[in-house]
Amino acid sequence: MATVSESPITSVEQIVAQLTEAVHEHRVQPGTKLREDEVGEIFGVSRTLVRDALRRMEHGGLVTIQRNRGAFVAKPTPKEAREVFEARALLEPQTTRAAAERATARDIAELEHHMAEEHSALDREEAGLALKLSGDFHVAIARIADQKTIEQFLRQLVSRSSLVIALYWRRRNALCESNAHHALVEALRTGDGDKAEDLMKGHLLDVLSQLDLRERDQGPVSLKDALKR
Amino acid sequence: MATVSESPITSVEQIVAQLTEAVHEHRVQPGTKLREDEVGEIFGVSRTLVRDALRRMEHGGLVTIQRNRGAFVAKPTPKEAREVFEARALLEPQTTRAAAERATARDIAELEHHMAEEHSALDREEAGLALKLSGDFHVAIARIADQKTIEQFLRQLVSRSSLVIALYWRRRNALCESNAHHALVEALRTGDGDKAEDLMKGHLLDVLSQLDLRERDQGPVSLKDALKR
DNA sequence: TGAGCAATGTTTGTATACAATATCAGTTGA
DNA sequence: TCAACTGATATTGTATACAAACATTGCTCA
Repeated sequence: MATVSESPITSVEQIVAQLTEAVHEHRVQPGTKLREDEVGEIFGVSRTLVRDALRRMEHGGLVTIQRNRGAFVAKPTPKEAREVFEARALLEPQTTRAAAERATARDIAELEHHMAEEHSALDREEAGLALKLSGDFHVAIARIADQKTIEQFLRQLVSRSSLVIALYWRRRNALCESNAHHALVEALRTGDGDKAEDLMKGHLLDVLSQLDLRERDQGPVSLKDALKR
Repeated sequence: MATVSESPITSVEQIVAQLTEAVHEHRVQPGTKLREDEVGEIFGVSRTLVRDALRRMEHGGLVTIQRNRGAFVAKPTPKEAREVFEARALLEPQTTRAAAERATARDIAELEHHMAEEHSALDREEAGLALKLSGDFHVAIARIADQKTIEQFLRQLVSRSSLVIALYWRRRNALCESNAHHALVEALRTGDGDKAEDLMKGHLLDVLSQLDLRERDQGPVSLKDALKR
């Protein structure tokens, strides 16, 4: 669970986990190049494992790989951003309903612990960490609903949402989120499926409405490239 | 688009595509071991590329990889099978509605061509091919809806559905499917979103009802293993 | 001065080599 | 007879080496 780790045995899973976490917490920005050698050196492994890790992340939509050019942290376009939230709108509300109908006291306690950590991160002004925890919250609901397949999809969507937020978020006050999560936990505690479903639907719309998804030049980083053609 | 190919340059994509196709068409059964060397020899490449391909297929749920034991064509449990169809039930109906609202004459023509191929495959008693085409039909709808993210999820779900059908299908007459697809295309042609959504919902329930998902011993292949513990 | 191009260095693509682990056959001992 | 062990073999895990593609620098020439 720790965010930082000096693991003696670094497996592919760990590389994926740590890179993913770094992206979720906005410690690395969309578009950042991930050179195989460099990453390998950081984790103390050969390029073989790094390649494997990057390929997996590509499949999850977190990384873009261009042949012979390498891997980059993905930069979702506004269209892709909309698609991500459209997919979430299809999956999450009903999953939340199912979770409300299944949640045990233990599940609720875990969600509350989660929220506490989120609050604490916000107090410490670690916005990145708070965002990551907020994402984990959504994944946790799918887990409570006991839907492994949807959970995995949601994991990808939450990942990509994090990129979307890094690129298109309007304000910096993520406070509204915490309240929404609080209300959700209440609905889950009382087993009110209808309410939970509605709250999740609204929550997703809220988040989406905080994005500025107008098409813009998110073009080449350097002026030089821009002038080339 | 061709199903068979003797490609001079075999890339990872092609390995994935051909293996996937073979699974979709039930030419290889769930549980089949996929040795890296063996696959590599078939495609004329080294294990490096094969490993990459198998890892990708694992992520798509088509292959299971056990550390130090290798890759196998996945064998979804009844629970996983249900999850796959539950996820489809969330994604496909609304996506079909969107497709109905966007479909061009060209899109419709393509779907019809698709169905014709499916019929033709059935006439030739190539059930595996027909099944694959049937799956492609569902993916095509997501493409028409212009939802890349959902399309990719659906691709995974259709893949896994193919495994589910290989394991749990009750009868051999896949005829009902064709009719359902025909009705769907009609709804898409007339742009009737409501109807298209309903038809898809019903279609998925139909398919699900044709499965025998009772838990059964799909346990260890050998008696020896069963006795070991 | 600046566009085009050649030479050089860097990075990725793929194959291969070696290490670690699992599988299986044959053997031993109760 | 059968369980447990041991060694041989097969298979996967990881690192490394070399090839191919790309990027960059500095040069030439108009």
